[in-house]
Amino acid sequence: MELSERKKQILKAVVEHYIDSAEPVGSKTIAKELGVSSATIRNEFAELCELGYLEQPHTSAGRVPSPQGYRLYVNELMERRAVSAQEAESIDETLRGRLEDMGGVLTNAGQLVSTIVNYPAYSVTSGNAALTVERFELLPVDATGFISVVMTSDKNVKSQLQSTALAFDAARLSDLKNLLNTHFTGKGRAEMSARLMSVSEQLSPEMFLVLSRTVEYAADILDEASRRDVETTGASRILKMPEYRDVDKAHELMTFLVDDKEKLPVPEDGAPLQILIGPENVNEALHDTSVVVASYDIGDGMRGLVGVVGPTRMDYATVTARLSYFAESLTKMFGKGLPPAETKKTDPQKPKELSSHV
Amino acid sequence: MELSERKKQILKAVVEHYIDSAEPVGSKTIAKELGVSSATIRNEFAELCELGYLEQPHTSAGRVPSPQGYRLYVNELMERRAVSAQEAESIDETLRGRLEDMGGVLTNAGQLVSTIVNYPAYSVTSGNAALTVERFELLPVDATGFISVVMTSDKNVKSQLQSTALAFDAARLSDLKNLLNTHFTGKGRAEMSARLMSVSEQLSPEMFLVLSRTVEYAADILDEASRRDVETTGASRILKMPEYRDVDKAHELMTFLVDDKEKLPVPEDGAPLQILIGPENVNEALHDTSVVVASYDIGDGMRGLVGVVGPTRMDYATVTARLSYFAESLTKMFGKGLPPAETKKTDPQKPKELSSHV
DNA sequence: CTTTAGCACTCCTTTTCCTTGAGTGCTAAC
DNA sequence: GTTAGCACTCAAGGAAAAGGAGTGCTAAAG
Repeated sequence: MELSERKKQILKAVVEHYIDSAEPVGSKTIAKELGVSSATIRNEFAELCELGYLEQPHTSAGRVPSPQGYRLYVNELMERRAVSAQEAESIDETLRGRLEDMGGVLTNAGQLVSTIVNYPAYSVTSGNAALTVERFELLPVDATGFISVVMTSDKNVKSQLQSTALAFDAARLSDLKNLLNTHFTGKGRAEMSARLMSVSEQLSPEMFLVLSRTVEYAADILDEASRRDVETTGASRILKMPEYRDVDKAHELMTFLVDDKEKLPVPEDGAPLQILIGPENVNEALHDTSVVVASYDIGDGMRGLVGVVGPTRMDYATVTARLSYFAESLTKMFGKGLPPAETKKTDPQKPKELSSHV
Repeated sequence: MELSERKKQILKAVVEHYIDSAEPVGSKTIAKELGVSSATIRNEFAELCELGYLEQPHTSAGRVPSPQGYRLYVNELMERRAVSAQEAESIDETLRGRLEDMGGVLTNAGQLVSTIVNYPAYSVTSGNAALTVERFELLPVDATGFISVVMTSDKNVKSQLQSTALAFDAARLSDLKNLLNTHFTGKGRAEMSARLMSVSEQLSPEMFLVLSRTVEYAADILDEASRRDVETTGASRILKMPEYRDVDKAHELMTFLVDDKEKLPVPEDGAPLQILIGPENVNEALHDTSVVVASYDIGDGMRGLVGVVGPTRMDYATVTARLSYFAESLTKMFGKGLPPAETKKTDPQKPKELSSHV
């Protein structure tokens, strides 16, 4: 059943008042706003309560939105404002500022978002499980040591110094390199291990040891890259929010954000923005918090995620606007040429368009 | 003036009771412990107050140690117990567990300590400002791209993919490599920049651009390594402590630990363990917290720091014991051979002995 | 001179009770 | 359907009282 236009207006007003006062909203307040009497509003309140959109902390208190109320608000009632010029400027500012400081914005995406929206935030770098080694390279250092360089299929290059018990002349090194490049490129972690077994017979034990060290190193790089990594920041911001004046509640959420961050929602579908309100969160511990999470495009078909965590009484309008803007900015950044003084991404992807909202 | 033996005993008892109850200690409690009457204790209390070792929240409340009281306790009274067998085992456990998971224990030292002592902790990786590039290596990839490999004087190797506007044949690459190795090795960041200017005339602008890219990359690596990096963890633990039941106080300390972590004490002298009690901290914001900080030896003459932050009513005995043990374990680990499957440190230093305490 | 028992006093904490006021639900009139 | 009116509810706040842990001081005992 569709709500009457007036009920919707009332619900919207209640939600918005509650969002910025954190106190139950009375009929008088709304009456003034809609230009009808408080008695009328009370009647409407009663019905909205029955329908499950509002709740009453106790008789003779004002009304508070229920999760269902928030949901309707977010879906239909909320004004989808874009970020204001100043907001955009300040976000761009943050983004630019950090871009120079620290190589990867990615690792700090959560931190940036947290300062932008003033709620705790998290970021997820969705690992690339399909990564393989594209090429091995070995550089002599001294009689027994060499540098192994590993270039992965996403054009990242890592290297380590490796010292061995064997004497390594140029010929041997070149043999080893050929072995590596013929057997261990273009393979996933599991297949590499398998191959390692199968070549073991053709080699002297010493040689095999060296080989396996290098392969293990490469495998570790792939592992590292495929690991989904969740980082949370700004958890302490909740202490300024009335719902967390209670230290125990605050502590509960904070330890969750630190210790169980892997349990934060990571939507699989490609929706650019997702909002989870209170009990909509699968995880019990998040039953009275809301999460807004956006995805952005890193290029190479990979995506990153940034999310915001807060009480159900979250300022959805501001958060969605700013978070969307942030995610779109990131996508654009990765679409065009990225970092100055760095050359990681080779072929700029065509920037995918992110539509603004849910 | 030296305190009488009995006064010391009393002070010790008061400190210890207060540490684990967080409530002012009355004369009766102590009387029972020392086998004298409460009146006697009260007389002693009064004197200890005058001398500045104890304080009274208000008339007719028990006594609480003053910072000066804690200081005496820490210096003379506290039992310097070593960690118990179980404690040692559990610390070793944590250390071993993490060692496999994540390459560097260093970056996680703070986190480990925090779980070990159950207070917020921080770790400082004291940057190596004297680091230089030992060797450059360039590997061809395709017509215009190559991999630049940088080996630093501490035998770490990093590399990146570099694409250029120029066509790079083997000869050119080798020229560039020689240029790099003759002019830019063994130099600090500043000198590298200077050199860059001086060689600019001998080169075509295109070539110079490529060269400078590589040098910049190397310089960034040195910068990164020289940066002092402070990380804090476990801040939320304070929420369980009675002194931080007040959300505002908690918030204040927590934001300090996150935003102003660089202001945490970083003792310069080589003391293996340092304790800073309340106002002994230079920073105002730490005036009613205590900090215990230990240093450990990374090898190559470099040292790392781990610290613990808590209320002045900190369990100094346990914290110092565990922290010392932890730091010594780290030192030992770096002294002997380090990580499995990794070969970063080449020449094992002779392990320096860390004496246990202040 | 030190220790201790005794006692009046202080002041924080807890509890109780009351008041206040915002907000409600219901009814009856418009 | 809307509104004014009214009795009712209930959390929040404050004053007053009770309770109690702990003190300081005095005077007597060791």
